[in-house]
Amino acid sequence: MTGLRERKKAETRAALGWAAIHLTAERGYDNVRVEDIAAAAGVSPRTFNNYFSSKAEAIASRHLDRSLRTAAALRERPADEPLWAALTQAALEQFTRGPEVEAMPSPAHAQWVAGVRTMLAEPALQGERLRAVAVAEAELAAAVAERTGTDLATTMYPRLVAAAASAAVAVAMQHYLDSADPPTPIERLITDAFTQLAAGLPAPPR
Amino acid sequence: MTGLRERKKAETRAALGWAAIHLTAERGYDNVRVEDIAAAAGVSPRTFNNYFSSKAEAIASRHLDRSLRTAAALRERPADEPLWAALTQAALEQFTRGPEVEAMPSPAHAQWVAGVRTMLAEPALQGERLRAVAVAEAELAAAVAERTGTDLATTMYPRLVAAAASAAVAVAMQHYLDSADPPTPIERLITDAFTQLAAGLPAPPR
DNA sequence: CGACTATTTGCGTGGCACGCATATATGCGT
DNA sequence: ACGCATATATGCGTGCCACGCAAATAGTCG
Repeated sequence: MTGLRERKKAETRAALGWAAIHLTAERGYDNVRVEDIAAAAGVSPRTFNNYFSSKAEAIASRHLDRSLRTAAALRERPADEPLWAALTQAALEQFTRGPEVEAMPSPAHAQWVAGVRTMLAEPALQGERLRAVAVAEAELAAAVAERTGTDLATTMYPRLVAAAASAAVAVAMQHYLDSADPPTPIERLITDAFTQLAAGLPAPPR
Repeated sequence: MTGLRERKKAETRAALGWAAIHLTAERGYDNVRVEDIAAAAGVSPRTFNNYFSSKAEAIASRHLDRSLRTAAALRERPADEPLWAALTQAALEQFTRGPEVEAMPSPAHAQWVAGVRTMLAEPALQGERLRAVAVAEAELAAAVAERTGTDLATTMYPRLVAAAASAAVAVAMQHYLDSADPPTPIERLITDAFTQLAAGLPAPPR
């Protein structure tokens, strides 16, 4: 099944995605040309658009992949685990850092974080990132429907759960990025967000 | 306060936004040039980009305005109304149809709905629409923070509520558009979604 | 090995976003 | 009512981007 062709395609896609992100974090969104990304991935400029239909999409691609993995992770959770517990765990699993980042020396890492922050602030990218989340949300909704035995077509329930879960993760990430020192661990924020959601978001004590 | 300048600006912006949506629903996204939109609004092509930084942004502009109105509506609700009731009402208020649509003759209206459906399916627009929702969500979070006396900077609560509310509306709209005949009234779907959210989205009976 | 299909590449085209300089419209103090 | 200061509209030029098409190249399978 996994012939040479398929593997090469996946590799090219990954290389393009990573190059896009890396260069953008380094130089800023509009100091990176499609040409540069293609060159960094060792491929012709024209080929870039065989994989992604825009620069923004390429940059968001890893975000998409990661988000999709949440749905897959939910399907892996034991069937007798309560829904919200399973969702929380599935979400948490996606926040282990990849090897490219893990291998960075410390000063480079600081610059990297700063670059990513700037990148996330770019309006042209936000839309694409949100679109990726939306796509993944659909997958997640399907997984929730399976797990709970509800009907995706006639009931809002699975979509509501998926949307709420995505929202929880998004809010936790935003909170994590905004509140600088000392950062509350992202795991705690996510757990927290899910707990509040499952409790119906009651007004907190004042 | 509301000088001639300000009013003209608002009018031009509205005209451009409406023209963009109208033409796109009619002919499809990439059969509409920026030039056409500008012409329909009686303004030079270059001026278009003084108001919107992309074609997609122009088309999403009304969506943005509407979403922003939800936050404003929440601020108008009586202070002693429970949070979720107030949110539900604020959301419902945004779903009264505008005069341009209301005045349409029936056959035109059917085509209009079809056009809007196609428009919403356009990938290039989805991102921009989602971005608009995100912007409005920030406003909504601020309003929630005010109303509940929670701190936007240190607590996730207001953002969680805002995100969940946006998600509820989005899911309701999607459900409304997907399930064709006979459509459940959107008001009922929205109310329903909010109720489930406020109850903590418990697994439904099977 | 040899035909078959998928993928890559180069080239050309149409369109878009925006910087900059200039013209025009509005606001405001006198 | 007038004219200066400021905001907005417009025209033009530039660089980049997405993509259609056709030729070349590389994997796949009998």
